[in-house]
Amino acid sequence: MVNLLQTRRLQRYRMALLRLKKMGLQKTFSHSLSEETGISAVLIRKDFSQLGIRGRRRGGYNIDRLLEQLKLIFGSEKEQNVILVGLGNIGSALVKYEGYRQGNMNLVAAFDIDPAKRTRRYQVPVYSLENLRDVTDTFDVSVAIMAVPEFSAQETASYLVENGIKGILNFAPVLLKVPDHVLVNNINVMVELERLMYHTGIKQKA
Amino acid sequence: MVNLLQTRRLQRYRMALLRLKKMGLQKTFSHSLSEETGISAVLIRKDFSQLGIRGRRRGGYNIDRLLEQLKLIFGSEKEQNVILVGLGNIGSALVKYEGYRQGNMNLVAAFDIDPAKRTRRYQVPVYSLENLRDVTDTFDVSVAIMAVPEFSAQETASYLVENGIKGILNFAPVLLKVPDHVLVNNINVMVELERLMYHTGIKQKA
DNA sequence: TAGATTGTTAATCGATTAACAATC
DNA sequence: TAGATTGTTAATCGATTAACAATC
Repeated sequence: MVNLLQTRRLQRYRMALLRLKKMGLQKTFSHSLSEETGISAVLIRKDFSQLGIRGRRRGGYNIDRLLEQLKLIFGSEKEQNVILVGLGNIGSALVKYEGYRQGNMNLVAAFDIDPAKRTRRYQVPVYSLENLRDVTDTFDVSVAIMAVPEFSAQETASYLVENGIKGILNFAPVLLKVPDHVLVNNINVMVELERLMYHTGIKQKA
Repeated sequence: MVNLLQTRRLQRYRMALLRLKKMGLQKTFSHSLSEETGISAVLIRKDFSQLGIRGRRRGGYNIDRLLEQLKLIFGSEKEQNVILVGLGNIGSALVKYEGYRQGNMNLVAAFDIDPAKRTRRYQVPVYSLENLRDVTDTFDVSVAIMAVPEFSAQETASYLVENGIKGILNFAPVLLKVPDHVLVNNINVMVELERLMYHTGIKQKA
């Protein structure tokens, strides 16, 4: 019912709504949200309509109601557990990151092949990958953040999938091969920078 | 001529091609690349055709030639300079990151408002934001990585734009308001995780 | 030659927008 | 009431795919 493009938009709406709420507003209009998000007002109304969120013909949309509906859709009543694999530069930063709770998520464990990493004190326990199944079973984990080096990315991903992981947030600069039922979201700083450079360059020429 | 969707695909092709090359291959076929990238073979042929990259009717595409063409398109003959703003968890990880050179980029400086950060030794010089203009002028920087806290993100972004930045890779969980000529790419771990959870959940139900 | 593969044109599909009716 | 705004249906637009011709 809600596809990938739409999901992204809904997340954008929510960000904007949270901001408006923080500013003390209680209601908003499709054109205001359009201003905030860069998404057209018609599309916003259509999205809301399709999700069964109704506004008032003259009075716009109630921000709290919108946020509640979005919360329902993203189903975050129950805290979701996540694991992190790989404690290099990025992995370490992500362990220290404090925002999981706020997103109703919980980073329950980290994994690294280097035993030295496992003796150091982090915010969460650090295990060997041998213990993966225990952790995923105990905490009902289906999503993993993967911040391992390029050369071991595919192998690690396959191992994660074998052990029940269905979603991977992949920081390694590798196109992972995974079965159809597994979803991979790639985060690649170089690729993002390159695209920024390309498109800002285009505009200079135009 | 090359839009945002297509740019992403081209970057994907390149990743796949680099991998095939590393495996010792010299040529490839649209259906092989399709397998690697998840993009349909027809679309791959159409993309290549549109970019003026020709294959051989029977013999497929030459990997090196493809990579050269892609290199031309992304215009990385000349090293591109980048700056980083904000040396928190993520910022510090990005300073330590070693991949810029490989992508023909150069991280020339970092910025932080905290003077303590500026005395510590990093891989690049760390300045106060007051020195931004000097740096962007000296190194001809038009793209910045922004890893500052949420509360100062908009202010920082505006300041960057005032000082000539045209592309921002934004790690703060904020929808930035920037002029039309500026491009923002957002990286938000929470949002990515949430989407993974949503879509993997969908599939469980289906 | 037959078969495999590219490259292109037409068809389809899906997403977005335009137009406008409903109504507060 | 008039005006603003939502919500929906039809139109448009763009991206992807299907079909097939070209050719190695």
